[in-house]
Amino acid sequence: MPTRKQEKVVSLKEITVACQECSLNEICLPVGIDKNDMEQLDAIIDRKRPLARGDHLFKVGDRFRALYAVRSGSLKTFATSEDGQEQVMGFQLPGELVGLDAIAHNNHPLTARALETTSVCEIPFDQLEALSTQLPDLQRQMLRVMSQEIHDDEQSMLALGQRSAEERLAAFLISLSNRYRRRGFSSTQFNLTMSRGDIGNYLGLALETVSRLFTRFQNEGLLKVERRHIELLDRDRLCQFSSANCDADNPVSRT
Amino acid sequence: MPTRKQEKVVSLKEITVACQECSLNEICLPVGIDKNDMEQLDAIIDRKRPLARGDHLFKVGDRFRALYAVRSGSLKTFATSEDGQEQVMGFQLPGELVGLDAIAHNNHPLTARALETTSVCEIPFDQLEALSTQLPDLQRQMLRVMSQEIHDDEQSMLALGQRSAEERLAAFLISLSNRYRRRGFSSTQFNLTMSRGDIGNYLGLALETVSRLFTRFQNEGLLKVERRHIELLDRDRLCQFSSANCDADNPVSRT
DNA sequence: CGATGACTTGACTGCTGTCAACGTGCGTGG
DNA sequence: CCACGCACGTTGACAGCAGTCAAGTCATCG
Repeated sequence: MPTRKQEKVVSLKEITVACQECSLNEICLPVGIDKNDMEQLDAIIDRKRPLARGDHLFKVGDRFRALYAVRSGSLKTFATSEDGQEQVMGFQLPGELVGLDAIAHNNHPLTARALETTSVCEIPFDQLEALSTQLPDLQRQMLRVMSQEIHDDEQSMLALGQRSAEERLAAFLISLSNRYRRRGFSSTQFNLTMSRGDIGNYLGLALETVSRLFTRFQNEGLLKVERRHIELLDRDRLCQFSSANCDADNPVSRT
Repeated sequence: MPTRKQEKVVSLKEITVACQECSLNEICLPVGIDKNDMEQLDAIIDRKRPLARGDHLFKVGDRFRALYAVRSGSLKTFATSEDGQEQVMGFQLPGELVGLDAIAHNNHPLTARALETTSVCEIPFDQLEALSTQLPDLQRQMLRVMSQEIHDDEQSMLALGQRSAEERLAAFLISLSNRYRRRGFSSTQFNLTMSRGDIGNYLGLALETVSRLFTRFQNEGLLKVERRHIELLDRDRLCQFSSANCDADNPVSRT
């Protein structure tokens, strides 16, 4: 570490990047908002100290106060059934918003937990709402983001409802690949920040099934996997396996 | 504009009910909007001639122009895979909005088809957006509705991901029951407007499985089923079967 | 009255879950 | 530095839930 920290608040100031300079501002909430307006949005955003792996951003039942945008790292969101079982509902990468499902009832139906060291931008919802009435572009973007979330959830439902285990895992990997690419990372090599259990849980599969599929995909030359490091060797064939429209998941082209 | 269309479509005028007088205005888009504002909302809404069973409200790929609120009847929304297979994503009852997933990309990712004679209110989206900037309550309600949709989709994902066939069907029936009750219909007797195939498709089950489960539920005294007519005899036990928090689906209590 | 579509029921199969044992990497502490 | 424990991951054996295929029943409609 470069040890720039001079005092305590200053160090926080340094890792703080305003929306205007944030590399994610083209895929995050500020999409479609002009520079001046972005300053106003920036002003209501609170950058918190990073979460450590395993920390909770919020828990089921917590009062809803703010939305969160992932700045770096990753999260998983999950519901907990009465017997303590988790159901993973999604994984959030940088630029993605968390907590949208809490607006309706003013409390969080899911828990969000950091999968690794993760920093987020906190966006107080009442201020966001107030600002939206003044900035039509912001209002529009909010609706877009929520619509996209609905669309993504529908894609997940589709996968869970009528795809085989192999199709689900292939689609999951392609989706991750697309999301990493969009963020400027490699689309063919990346590290999974979630466990096999989390993946299986999310995809509605037993973790053993996920493990077996990774082995099989590797034997078939589709990818190379070593613990959590993934290298996609034959992305096209993997795409076919997923029997999903692989480009549809990836609206980057619309920019 | 107080100009109710005077000539032209007299028959339509008769079936037209303004939001202010609509029995659904407490569960539909106008929730939380005061009388004056409701008039403005009402003014942009277009009431179309009813759809016949099997008619499409919109199809996959159609340009997104408007949201729709079901006024009477019911719809199903579904995606179509390249080989022509349907995947049912949901069923819409009176008071529910359709098309929210289309905002992000300006075209409809799903097809919506009437399951019976169905009338809808068409809400042109650009006008709705413009109006929302003037009516904070409307903006808030839009966000609430979309958040609720996200939440509902998450519940569906949960069911598809880790529930048995029996749990899924039980949860589906309870959900229908709750939704009918909220609309002032009986929560213990109703007609299914969708086929066994649709139900199975929606729940990620073969239609034969759905059929067998109906038979089994009936043999166990949980319900009485005759073709599409359902009578729930032991709602509590059905609730337990569904291993879902049956009240959570039913936010009617919040009113 | 036959055709059609929706639904039911039965027989069989197979995908995937469960249970269980084992391997592997990593951090901790002696 | 090594031993150990622990979490995570892999692999195998087996079973069962639900899918598929197929035949048969029922209601509706032309």
